[in-house]
Amino acid sequence: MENNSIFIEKLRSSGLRPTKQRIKICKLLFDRKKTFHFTINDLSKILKNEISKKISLATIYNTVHSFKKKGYLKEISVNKDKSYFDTNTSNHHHFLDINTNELIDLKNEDVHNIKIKKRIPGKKINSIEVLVKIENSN
Amino acid sequence: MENNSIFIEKLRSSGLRPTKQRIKICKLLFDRKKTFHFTINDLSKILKNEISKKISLATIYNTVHSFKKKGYLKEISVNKDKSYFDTNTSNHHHFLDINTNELIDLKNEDVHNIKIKKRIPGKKINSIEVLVKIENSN
DNA sequence: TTCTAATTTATAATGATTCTAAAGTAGTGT
DNA sequence: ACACTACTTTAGAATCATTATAAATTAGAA
Repeated sequence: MENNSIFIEKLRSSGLRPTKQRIKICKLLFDRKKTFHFTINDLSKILKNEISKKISLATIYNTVHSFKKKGYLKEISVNKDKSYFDTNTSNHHHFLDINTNELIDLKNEDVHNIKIKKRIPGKKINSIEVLVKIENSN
Repeated sequence: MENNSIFIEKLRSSGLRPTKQRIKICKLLFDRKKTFHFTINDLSKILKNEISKKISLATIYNTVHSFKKKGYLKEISVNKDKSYFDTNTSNHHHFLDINTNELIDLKNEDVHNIKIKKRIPGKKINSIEVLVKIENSN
């Protein structure tokens, strides 16, 4: 119960009640060193294995969406049928391994300054996202 | 029937029978100067308006997918619930207007050379895609 | 014209996500 | 500790886009 207090505080501070389900999902998502990329399906499978009492699929959806809304998760869509969530919410880019469908973080600093020469009148740039598709070099 | 011959040839040369439906869709998609970004839903609406005899939704899906497979269309996913097809199949980037959800082409030349400083062992780069999200500058 | 394989079509099936409304729970005040 | 209320969870139903099915139609070749 020790480590949970961090997550309980995190949840409370953003107006989310620290329920058993949310704390469990917090631990699973945020108690790691490396960033974690997952689909709802991934998450639901992990929870099914790791946990004694099942968390309803609806709750998993609800929780992930509220975490996203609170800014704890970022959603990344790399292709139509795979939408990933990313525990790294900072500004950054991605590798997508087209052989394995794995998503790998690419730090902002690892992409040499991107300059966009074209401008759209009346519009300003909100963000620039780079997706580097990689494949086996065999 | 004049202009159709180009499309009939295009279809034949890639092993697709030039049916009324395919020719109509070809004309709609490829008989333009600017590149065209559309969803299946967009396309189906346009066809519904422009055409006397309805083209079945299944046919629209089939046709777009075979055009994609033949390399006449490129699929771009900018967010989970919107997958666009692009008649510009060359290597290029995009603006996404987050106010209107409109997709705008961004030529390769309009993005200053992108250098990726990180490499993944055993993998080579397949493509680099930049998505520039823009919004009203008001 | 006739034949065959490709294509179109309406409809059913699928699968992911969202909705619903009933049951359970957290936090507050007593 | 108890009661109350709003929030949360839950199972299952509803929805929506997409894909599959299988019968009818059509293109191209003989």
